[in-house]
Amino acid sequence: MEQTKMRILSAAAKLFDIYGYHGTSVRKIAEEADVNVALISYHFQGKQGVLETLMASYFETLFRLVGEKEAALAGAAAWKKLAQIVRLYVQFHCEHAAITRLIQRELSVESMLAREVMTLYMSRYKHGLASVLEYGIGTGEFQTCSVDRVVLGVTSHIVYPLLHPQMVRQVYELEPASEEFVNWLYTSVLDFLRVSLIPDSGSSTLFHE
Amino acid sequence: MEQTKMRILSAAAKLFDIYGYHGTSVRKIAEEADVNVALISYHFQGKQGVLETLMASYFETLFRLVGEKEAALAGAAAWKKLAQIVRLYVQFHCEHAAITRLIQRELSVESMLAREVMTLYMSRYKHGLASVLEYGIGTGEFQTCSVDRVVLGVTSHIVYPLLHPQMVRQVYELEPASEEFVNWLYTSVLDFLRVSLIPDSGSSTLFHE
DNA sequence: GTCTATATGGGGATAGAC
DNA sequence: GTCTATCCCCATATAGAC
Repeated sequence: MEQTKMRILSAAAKLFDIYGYHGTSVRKIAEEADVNVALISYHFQGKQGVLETLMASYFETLFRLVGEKEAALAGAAAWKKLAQIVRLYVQFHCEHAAITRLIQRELSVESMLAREVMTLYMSRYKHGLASVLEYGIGTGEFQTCSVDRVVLGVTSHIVYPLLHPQMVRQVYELEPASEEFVNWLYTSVLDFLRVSLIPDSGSSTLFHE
Repeated sequence: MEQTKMRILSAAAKLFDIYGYHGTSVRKIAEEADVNVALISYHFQGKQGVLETLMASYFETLFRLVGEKEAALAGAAAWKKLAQIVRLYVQFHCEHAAITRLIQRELSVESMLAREVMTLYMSRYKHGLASVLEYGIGTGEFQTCSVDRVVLGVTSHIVYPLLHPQMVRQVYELEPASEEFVNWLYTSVLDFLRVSLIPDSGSSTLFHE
């Protein structure tokens, strides 16, 4: 049943986040999902299939949202486009913080499962931000810079705090899932981009080669 | 023998980095270290003991270095102090990139082993940067800001790229362990700090409340 | 300190009944 | 689609000889 698959995916997402992929057993997933163990293999061809399904649907959803946003923003000024795309990225990461953590963690393991697939996703992931930056550089709205490095900088800003939710609770006195945190993160990243991209908005030579 | 313990620690650091803590078995560690399996339990009371020893010696070394640097810099201007401490942090993280990755990854797992101990280490870790910032704010050299947030920003900048060495190789065309990368990272973080801390060095309101 | 041998448990996956 | 029962492998840890 379709509901069974969803229950398994939700349970797995939760447990993978808390205990890590290798630290979670299929038996625990089945228990959390209140489903028979054998159904995991039946529906997903094993534990790794569950992980891959989670990651795939995460990225497919993000790419769909980015595509829609880009279509809606055709012809807008580069800065406006950038702000909207960044808002989307921040919101998406915060809303799906558990899977973001999972992916970032597994991605940092050199022997990661399904690395080839993941590399493909990551390049499309980066392209979502990079294309707007390139557009702005093309129109002269942004100063010339290393797009790759700016993308890395933005990603660091957004992702790192999500990797350490306890730290966010302590440092910011905010829940990583709260709207205030999303807003703060968004503003903070935009400030970073303004300094990096807009001439005379600051003296920083950050991310310029 | 002391040499045996070192061989085990080196092998474990390497394998934990590549395969993750749960993804590494004591058998593999023993094999990599060219040592009998039973010796791991004998010397470290099990696999977790190896992890804890690695983390403890990582932090103890960092704290010793920070202490020495601070003593050598007593009475210097805040910006100079800050620059030197940041240089130390960047260098240390890059030189011990494998254990940095390991710690950051395990720390992002909510059910982390030995969380209490690690929380203590992290607070001293942050204090190393925070105390210099507070000193500079006290002398008026830096503008008022949320020290915690600046520390988080700096940490994101330094740590995130190290979590994804493949990305660094691709984006920067640099080895994460190379001196060029250390220099670039150092400059980049200092730029970020200048914009955040020095009045009129930029228009950014980054990390101000 | 080091080794061999083994105890004990848990892991993922599947065959086959319903 | 779902469940039971089971297979087989690998994990960590330790007892006891050297």
